Amino acid sequence: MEFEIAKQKFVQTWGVLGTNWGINRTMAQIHALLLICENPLSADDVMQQLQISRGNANQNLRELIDWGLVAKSTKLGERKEYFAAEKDIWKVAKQIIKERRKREIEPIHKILNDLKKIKIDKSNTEQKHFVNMINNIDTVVTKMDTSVERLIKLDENAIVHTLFKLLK
Amino acid sequence: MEFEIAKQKFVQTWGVLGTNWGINRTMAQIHALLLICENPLSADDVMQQLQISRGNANQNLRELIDWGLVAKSTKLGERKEYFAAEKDIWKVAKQIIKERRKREIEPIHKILNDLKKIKIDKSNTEQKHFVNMINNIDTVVTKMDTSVERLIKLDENAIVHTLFKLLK
DNA sequence: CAGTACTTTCACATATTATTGAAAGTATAA
DNA sequence: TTATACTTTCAATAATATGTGAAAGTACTG
Repeated sequence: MEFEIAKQKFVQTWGVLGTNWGINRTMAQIHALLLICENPLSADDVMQQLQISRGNANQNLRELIDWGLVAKSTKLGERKEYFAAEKDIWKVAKQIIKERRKREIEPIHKILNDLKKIKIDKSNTEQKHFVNMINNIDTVVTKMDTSVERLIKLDENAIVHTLFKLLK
Repeated sequence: MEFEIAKQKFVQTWGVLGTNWGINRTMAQIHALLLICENPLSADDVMQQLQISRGNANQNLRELIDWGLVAKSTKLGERKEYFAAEKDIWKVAKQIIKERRKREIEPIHKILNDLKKIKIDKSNTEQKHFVNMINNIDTVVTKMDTSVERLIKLDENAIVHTLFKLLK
């Protein structure tokens, strides 16, 4: 496979992956592009390489910064801003999980807790089942959340981190 | 909070959650509805409760069956089909993870492995970086995947399972 | 076999989300 | 202060995803 084709395929694939997981295709593609570029790119570089408009590039670059996946930089003597992705994939994965947790898991917890407060009629089976279900869901969500938290803290364990570095 | 409102809110919330994670809103809503209904519902019940068309109900119910989250049943003497969701939330979570893994992680692995095969020009920094990146991503994806696999196998560990049951 | 009671399909309609591009905004330099 | 070199915004538009409903399909029943 030729290099340019491989690059294209990677960007494409990352875009589809994003789409499947509720992340805007362009945002995922820009992320992919910045991952495989060693040096920071300007907005124009991104526009040109992905054939997208200035507005689109700008919005999605800022979104990526918001997610903590991309950082701005400047070149001495130039006004233009350059963008580079965090290249440590383990950090990237942790960051994505952290953000999704913040954006989605936490609100779910809040809502489930509100729903738990409903005053039920204990003689009503349907209502008893509902409360039971909400409690079960909350328990499982909490448990999964804890497990994921443990997972993303893994590399803070020095030994595992070292092992992981060796595997790279 | 009144029961019917709580029910509505739960179905709504589940729908939004689904949307955020790339799952069709109606599919998530039907799933929510079936979770909180102790007894199986017919397609007509679902249509009526969620105010959706027959085609939509049918398609999403089948999609849920495909995901292994819902099962068909029949009532003696009736032709109609009834639908019930798996109620053990731990099983539900495992099933969702299993399906997404099958549908998305596995294809990603395959593509990353194809991309690894690219013949690079070792004097080209950009190309070396690309291959490096692909390898890193594959390593992290594999590691996360293994961790998640371990996570969903947790309840197959008798002790943890028992503890979990006690917590319910 | 025809009638009934359903389920499934799919071309088309609608809703949702993403993208564009031109105008407005901002900061530096001369 | 004006020109320049950018970045940001957002209303209009395009693309995509989802939902509808009528017609076709299936399968039981008498």
